[in-house]
Amino acid sequence: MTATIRDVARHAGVSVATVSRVLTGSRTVSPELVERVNEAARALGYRHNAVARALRRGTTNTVGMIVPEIGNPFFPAIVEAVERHLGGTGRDLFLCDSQQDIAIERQRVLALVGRQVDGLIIVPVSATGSRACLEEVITRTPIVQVDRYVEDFPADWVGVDDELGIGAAVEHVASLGAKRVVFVSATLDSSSAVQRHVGFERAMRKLGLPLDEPQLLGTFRAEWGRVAAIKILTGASLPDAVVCGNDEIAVGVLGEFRRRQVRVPEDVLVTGFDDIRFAALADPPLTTIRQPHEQLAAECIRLLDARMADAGTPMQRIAIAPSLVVRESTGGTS
Amino acid sequence: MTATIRDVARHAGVSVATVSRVLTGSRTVSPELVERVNEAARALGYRHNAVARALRRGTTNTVGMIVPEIGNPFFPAIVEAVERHLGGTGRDLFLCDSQQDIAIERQRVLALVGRQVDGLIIVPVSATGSRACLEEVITRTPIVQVDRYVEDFPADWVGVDDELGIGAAVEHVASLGAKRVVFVSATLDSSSAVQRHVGFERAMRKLGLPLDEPQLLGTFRAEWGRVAAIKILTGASLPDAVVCGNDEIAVGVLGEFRRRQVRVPEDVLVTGFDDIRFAALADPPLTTIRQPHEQLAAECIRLLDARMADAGTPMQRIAIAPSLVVRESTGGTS
DNA sequence: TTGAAAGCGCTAACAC
DNA sequence: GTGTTAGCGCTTTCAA
Repeated sequence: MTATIRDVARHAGVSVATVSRVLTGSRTVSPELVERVNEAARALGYRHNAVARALRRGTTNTVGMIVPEIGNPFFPAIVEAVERHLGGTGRDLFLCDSQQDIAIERQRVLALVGRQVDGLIIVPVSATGSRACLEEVITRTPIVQVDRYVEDFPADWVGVDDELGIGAAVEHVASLGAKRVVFVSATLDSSSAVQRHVGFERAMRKLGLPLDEPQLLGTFRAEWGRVAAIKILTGASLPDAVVCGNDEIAVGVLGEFRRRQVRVPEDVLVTGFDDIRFAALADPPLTTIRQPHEQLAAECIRLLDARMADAGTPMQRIAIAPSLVVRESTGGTS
Repeated sequence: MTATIRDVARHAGVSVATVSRVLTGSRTVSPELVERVNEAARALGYRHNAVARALRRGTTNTVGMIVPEIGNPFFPAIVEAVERHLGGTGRDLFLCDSQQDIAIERQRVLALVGRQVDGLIIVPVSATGSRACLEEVITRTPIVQVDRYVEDFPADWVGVDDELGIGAAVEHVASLGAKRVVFVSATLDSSSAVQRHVGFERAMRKLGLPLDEPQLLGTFRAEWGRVAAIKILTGASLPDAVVCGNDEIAVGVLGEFRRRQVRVPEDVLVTGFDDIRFAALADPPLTTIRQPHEQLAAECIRLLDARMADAGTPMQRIAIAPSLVVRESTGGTS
């Protein structure tokens, strides 16, 4: 069916070794044969079989990446930054969506590692549930965790300091006079959810604010933001501020508030986390915690390359301080 | 290093053939050996090598997908729908971002096909420039084009009727009294850009509206929308409506108009295309043309499966009629 | 039911 | 500089 290296060899009247040498750019072939081989390859429409090559070489010049939810714009932004930082090296990036499901995550991890990717970049779905499948493969493949991490798991990580970030949001609304602050976020499955939750409670305590509002922990999606907003509106009175675990949730909250004629920021302040592109374009523009994509991606690739070069390199955990971006959802520039 | 099938065979005291049979679930092995083999595999932490398997079988139970820009939320939405429709079958989906660059697209196509994906779903970057690399591989791998297509290229396609969609947008603003309508879209590289452009001009002619406004063709990104909005504002007077080639552009236009105190829809009407999730949450909510993700994904998988089952099946081009969604950017429910 | 053995397409020793 | 050949790890005839 498709031409193999043998066909090319036969057609060019040389050995398969010579063809291989020409194709991989080995310098030890006479110009004349290089010409003949290239000619034959072109004539036969030869394309090298990457699977055979991978089996033989044990390496593929490919990086795998797994994100928990491609529909959350934060992840595509990270992916684009990673692509940019991978760009020059000519490596391919194969991306997978684990759909927030550790069973699918496991399947994708095994698929990627089984295909011999040279390295794996992963935003693990769960702080505990993602451990098993990563343990299976970490002896085999360099792994770098981005954004989220698996608890007590010995793999590099780079992300922002979630606790610090949420703390900044809480301090911001408190500085605006908010006393009753509701936290709307995701259930404590992922490290992001855990750290942001911890950060919220610490900051509230530190500021001497009450923690008696109901816990509203669902998913990191706009749909949950809508639901949470409705729950908030059924309470006796509106809180002073709603601090959200990410921008998706905040966008949902904002949408539902608008639908019900609750004014932001006049009636209630709202903050997000991530600074997805639409945060600035929402109605009203969303005050949020900015994650520095480029920096995250740069560190991520640096960690990966370091580990690929030397598997024994000391494990690193890099927490970058995120920054508060003030917009109209908390009253505009402060 | 990592255990192979031979190690398992030795450990279990059977032949590699038996191990292979057990691992692939062949029914012709005695229960006793099945037990021994599974035991050995577990003990050794055996994971099958997907590369070797692929080389031997020539098939991988994996589908490749390439989108031109993962940062445009329309594509993640399609990807999620495709994942859903692939879900039950247990196939893996490897996603790549061609970054609107035909050189990268070519590299990714060859990477995926070289890794023996069983099928390729692609949103081609260019109506003409993407042809070369697809021609190289179409004899080897089933290909389905989604959303965009390569001109005169014999591969299945499913997408919405772009011309019809833009026509609906134009008719809508015209019905609201707009006479001077500006079209802001992307340069005519992709089939989407071409079809939407054609649709715009046809609809304007049909309605007897003037086509003397400047052509504003850039990229399908919000940043271009901002730039185009500025260009529009430097004109002698504001047009009655701005019809955008997609929602990203419209969101950029909306943002820039807001920044410069141009009121939408009072001063000018604005429409988009795609109905990305954020369209409903923009300020003001965006009137747009909805693309039915689920239906597109369902047809896409159907086409792919049909072609994988029979490479000779007649080529199909499926154009789905999109629907107009009226929101406040053109004055709300009409 | 089980095992021996022949490759899948390629690369990299190793010879010449 | 070029060719011969031994595998990479697996599946699948073919025999027994």
